[in-house]
Amino acid sequence: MTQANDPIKEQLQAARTNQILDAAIRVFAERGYHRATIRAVAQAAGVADGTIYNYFANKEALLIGILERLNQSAQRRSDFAAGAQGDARAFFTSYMRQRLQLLQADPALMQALLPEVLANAELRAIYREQIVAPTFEIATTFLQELMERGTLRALDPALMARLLAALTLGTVMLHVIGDDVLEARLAELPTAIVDLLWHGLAQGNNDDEPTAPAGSAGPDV
Amino acid sequence: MTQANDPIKEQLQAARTNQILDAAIRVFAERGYHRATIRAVAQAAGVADGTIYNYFANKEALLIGILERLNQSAQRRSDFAAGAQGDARAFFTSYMRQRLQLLQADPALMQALLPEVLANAELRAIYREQIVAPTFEIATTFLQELMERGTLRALDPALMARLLAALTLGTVMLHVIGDDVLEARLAELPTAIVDLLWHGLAQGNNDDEPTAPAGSAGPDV
Amino acid sequence: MTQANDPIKEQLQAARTNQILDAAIRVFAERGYHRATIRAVAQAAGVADGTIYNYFANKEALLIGILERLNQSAQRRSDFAAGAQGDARAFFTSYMRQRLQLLQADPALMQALLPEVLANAELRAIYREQIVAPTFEIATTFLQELMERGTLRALDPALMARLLAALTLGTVMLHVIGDDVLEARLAELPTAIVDLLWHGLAQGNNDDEPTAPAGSAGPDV
Amino acid sequence: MTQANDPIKEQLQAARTNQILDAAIRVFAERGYHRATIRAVAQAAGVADGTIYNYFANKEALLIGILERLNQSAQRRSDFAAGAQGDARAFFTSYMRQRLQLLQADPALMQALLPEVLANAELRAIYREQIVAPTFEIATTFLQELMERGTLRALDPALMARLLAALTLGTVMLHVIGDDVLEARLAELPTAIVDLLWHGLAQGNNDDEPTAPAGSAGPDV
DNA sequence: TATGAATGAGCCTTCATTCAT
DNA sequence: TATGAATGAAGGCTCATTCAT
Repeated sequence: MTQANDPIKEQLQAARTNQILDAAIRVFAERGYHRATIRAVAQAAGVADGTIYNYFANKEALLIGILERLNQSAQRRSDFAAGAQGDARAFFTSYMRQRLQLLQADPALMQALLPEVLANAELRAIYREQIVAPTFEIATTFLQELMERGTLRALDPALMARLLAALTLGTVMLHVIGDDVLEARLAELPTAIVDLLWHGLAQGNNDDEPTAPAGSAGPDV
Repeated sequence: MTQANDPIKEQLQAARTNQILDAAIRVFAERGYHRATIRAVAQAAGVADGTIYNYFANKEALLIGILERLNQSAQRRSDFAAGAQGDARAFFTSYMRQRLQLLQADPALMQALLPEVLANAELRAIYREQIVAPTFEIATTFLQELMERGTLRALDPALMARLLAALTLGTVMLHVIGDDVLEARLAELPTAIVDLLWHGLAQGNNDDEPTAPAGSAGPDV
Repeated sequence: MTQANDPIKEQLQAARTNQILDAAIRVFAERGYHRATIRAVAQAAGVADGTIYNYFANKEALLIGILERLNQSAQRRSDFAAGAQGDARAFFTSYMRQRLQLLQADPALMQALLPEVLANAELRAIYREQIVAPTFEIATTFLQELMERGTLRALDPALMARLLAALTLGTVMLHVIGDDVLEARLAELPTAIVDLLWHGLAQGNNDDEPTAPAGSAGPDV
Repeated sequence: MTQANDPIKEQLQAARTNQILDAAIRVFAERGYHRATIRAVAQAAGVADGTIYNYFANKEALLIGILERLNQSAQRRSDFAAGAQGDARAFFTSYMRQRLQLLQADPALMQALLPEVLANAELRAIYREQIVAPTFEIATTFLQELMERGTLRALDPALMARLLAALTLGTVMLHVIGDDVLEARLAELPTAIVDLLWHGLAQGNNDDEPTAPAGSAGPDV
């Protein structure tokens, strides 16, 4: 269509694309993908209905565009690698924090995306293969290393990667469903989650918690 | 005119209602609520389109009907109370097992329900208030007791209830998204989850797990 | 089907038919023929939906049934003949009174009937041929007689019959549309209409009205 | 975005609106409002089904649109005022002629409108308040003036206004029902009606009609 | 490129009618 | 005869998408 590389044109196009995508996220989050109309997205973006089709093939492409945007955020895979070096627990905490910050940065994004990703087999596959699976692979490797190094207990790393992801996803979901407690303590969540993950619920595991009675024999970790 | 409660008529009606609800679960799970047509549900149920409207006010009422069915399953709240007596860990395991069995008993149910519950503000409110909130209340009390009794570490019970729920919900979600590993190990999940919850990931917490090599080196953090 | 002449059975059937017709009139008048459902008529009649079809072939047959009932009321054609003898003006008044009493006796009947009779070509034809045309024929003859006898001015009797009918129908229509003044003076209407018909609007015609200046010529009939 | 009032766009929209309204009148008159489908109206208008909804909110809005068109025709209220000056009888005649010309100009309009206006409580209220009531008010004042001036007999002006309207409406209705005589003499109607209104039926009232030979001794027929 | 009117396929829902009990 | 659950045709309406301007 257009010249492949007119930098100004490309920038304009990217800006329009984002403008529309932002609007779509807002509207999809508000009303749900199916109840949202292209007209509503266009109005929210301040363009005409038809204009959207100059940037996206169809309504579903908007969803895929949103998914791609999430994907880019998720491209912090390297984080795992980075974390493998230093303090494992600190790394987990910062990882959780980063993940949950998505919720605060763009609370609508997951709200817009999740329901239809769950409902639509095609999107589900994209999400699974482009976001979930790569994350699992890296996380599994990472956990395995930590286990081999003796930092973590020797558990099934692949399964643990799933449970970690489940905890994150589930938290996001509860947030979407709407829970006052969760919303009020969003800031403490990363610490609390990692503390739970690290020491578990059972009495006697913790060695660095104020709740643990002082003077207990030796360090248990 | 006729007696309001003809037992035979009532049974027939209940049977029809369930027949239609089963079909709706199948079809909604397969295609997603919005892409599913009433006609498809009717065909799956083996009735005419119009018959559905003799039992449900409209399409959304089907969804609420499914939600109510889930609600009945969830009425096992008493489980928490029961569990408070015996071995806490065994109780957690059986609780998890029961929850996750929903997935095996009717794998389509959550698939049919979750996306639209997340997308639809009204359903979200119903789900939150009728299923999530009561569960949280009971779970919080239960955890608090265990903490006071010294069985569990003294953490924030309300927050822990959320994290437990997040773990369960997140597992369900990953299952819906579709993960081979998770699916393959569905049977081990309850044990694995409770082990993680109990002892955490960190080395040295576990005192009863064969998977943790005894005498492992030093503290890792 | 059934024996042609079991008098008890026939009476029962007639009673049921009327019971259903009464209900139909009420419901049609309230909601309009098309918005009225067979179910609503059945409930108003205190029978089951299906029962109606034992007495009427279909929904439209209810309307025809109502039309026939009106027709029976209209069978007072003989009235015209009767009136031809005595005081013409008194006869007109009593005729108008009788016609407009339909409105008071069963105010719903015309409301139920008129709209659909106007809308439906088939019913229109029935109404025209079974009610309107015969009335016109008799009325025309009657007027002609009075004109020949010198009681009335020599006008076109066929046209006058139409205008008389128009005045009656139009009054009914205004009543259906709902006019406070008309409703308040329903009782005076026959007299007022006949006075208008007799003497017209113009000053100087009237000889027996208190509003008319005394001293006007002789008696007019 | 665009100027709210682009004159060309407005003209196009008005043209489309009229095009659809014309079609609706035709189809409603032909089949009746309820039996008429949006699809049929669309085809008669030469547009797609959906297009209609770009100009009218729903099917009922078409009816209201037709009502408004009638309303505009009826805005000739000033006629009454104009008539008050000159020859009262000539005015009545021209008023009647104008009213009945609606029937000749767009014979389908009343046919399309009347049945549903009578049947639908909401439309009835609109018709009553926007068309009937204002007409009554003006007509009553007008008649009162003529009575005070001595042109007309001193009757109840409010009631006379109703009877005049009834005569007009009733004539329209008979026309809709279909009467050969009425149709054949549509042209004479205004004169005939006003003659009737002026002089009444009774012998001896008339002083200026060619049908009543002046000075004729006895009865003329 | 942007616009937004036009399109028409598709779906939920209603409801007259049937028929087994 | 009475019942009322089941039927399925039909129609109003929505909305993603197209395309002439």
